[in-house]
Amino acid sequence: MPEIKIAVDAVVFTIIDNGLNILLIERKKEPYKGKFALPGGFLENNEELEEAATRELHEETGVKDIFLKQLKTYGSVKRDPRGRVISVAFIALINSDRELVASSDALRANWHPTHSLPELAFDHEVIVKDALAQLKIEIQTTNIACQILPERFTLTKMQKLYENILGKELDKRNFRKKIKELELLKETKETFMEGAHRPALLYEFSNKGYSDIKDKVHVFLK
Amino acid sequence: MPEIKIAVDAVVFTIIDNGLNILLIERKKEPYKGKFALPGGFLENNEELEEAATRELHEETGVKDIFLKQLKTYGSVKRDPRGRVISVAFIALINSDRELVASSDALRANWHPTHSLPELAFDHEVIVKDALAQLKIEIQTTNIACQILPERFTLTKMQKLYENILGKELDKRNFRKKIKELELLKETKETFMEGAHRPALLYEFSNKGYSDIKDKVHVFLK
DNA sequence: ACAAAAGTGTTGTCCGTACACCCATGT
DNA sequence: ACATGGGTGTACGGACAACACTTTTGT
Repeated sequence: MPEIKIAVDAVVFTIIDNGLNILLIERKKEPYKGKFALPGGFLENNEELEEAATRELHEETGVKDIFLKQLKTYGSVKRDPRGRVISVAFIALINSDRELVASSDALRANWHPTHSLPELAFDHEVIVKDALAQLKIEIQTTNIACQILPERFTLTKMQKLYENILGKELDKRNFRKKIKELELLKETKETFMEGAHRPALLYEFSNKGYSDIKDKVHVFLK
Repeated sequence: MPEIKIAVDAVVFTIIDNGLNILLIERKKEPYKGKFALPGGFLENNEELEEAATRELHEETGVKDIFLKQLKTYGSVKRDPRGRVISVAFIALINSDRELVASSDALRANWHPTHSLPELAFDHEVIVKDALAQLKIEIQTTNIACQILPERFTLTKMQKLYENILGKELDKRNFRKKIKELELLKETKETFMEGAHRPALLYEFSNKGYSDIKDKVHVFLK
């Protein structure tokens, strides 16, 4: 009787040149050898799901110390030609100045803009589609932004992040008003300057841990 | 090397006497023999995740033909004393006039009010807590209500459902205004009367399939 | 005629949105 | 002094929330 195996996959987002990108590996082995895929792999026996995703991500891309949020589990009978594989997918948002390193299972690890992704292995296109939709929700209802922003950052930097993820421009004054109402940030006394113009105040998150703000954002019925 | 197994569990909600209830079984076998637990069991080889949840639910409680929505996957190393078990949890909302039948694995299947649940096996208390939170979101952002309401129903009946799930009273006029704006329902020409008062118009869902209405309900940034 | 639930509109308030100018700096 | 991005306030309109009376029926 064939065994059912558990895998984990990670959809890791970043912003490069004002564009949303996803981390993909090029597969070194069959199936789908030479194709692009999400970093991921099989769960080991004494490993938490999130640990496995963290480990695989590190092994395949060199990326480590990141926050992963469970997205959904994909379990179609035919999704993997090797046999029955159930995959638990995670999403993450990180800054792009980390170094990417390929390893044994992966030929190359690279960022790909979401608007022109190559064809993907397995059912990874479906996973990416779900992840993109979820990211838009996460950015608006949690403090996940603090995973990609540096320790201290300007409000303009933060706004650009939101604009990239949501895929639309936002009004500067309205954005600042709302962000301040959420009370996620605190001002520092430092400023940041780049080029010949007024220096910008730097902000930081008051809580660096992941937290939900759904209660501050109402939905439908009051 | 011990095998990792996949299970599915279902958190099935209903309303009884204006109160939210959950379907629990009493376990017939170890571990947790005699304790209450969510209906569920192991995934078979050529079975979709949702099919497995449907099958287990039917086997253990007699309930069938219901819509299941994936909630989350629980995979702690120590969550099951028998060994490594990863469980994919689903939620459902059904009407309570279905007959409950126990079977081989389950001593009894019964409804339990959410405000006074017994101690549960495994990590099922965590699953139930997550499911309750998710149900409040689902009722406001999808047409899942049509899974529990009969073919035709009165608006008062529907409002009571929302009040029970959200745990608070709603204004009758505002509720009706909003529900009508969502365009999920259509009027029938039939009325329903119970007791000595004005008969109520009956409504039905225009689409009986599960669908999202997140686009009609805005969140945070426009 | 009375009891009991169904059904219906209006108004004030608050929130979301659109919009334009001054500020601080380097060259 | 000028170019560049940083930073701020207000007014309008639409959505939300609060609220009370009339209608239809059975007894």
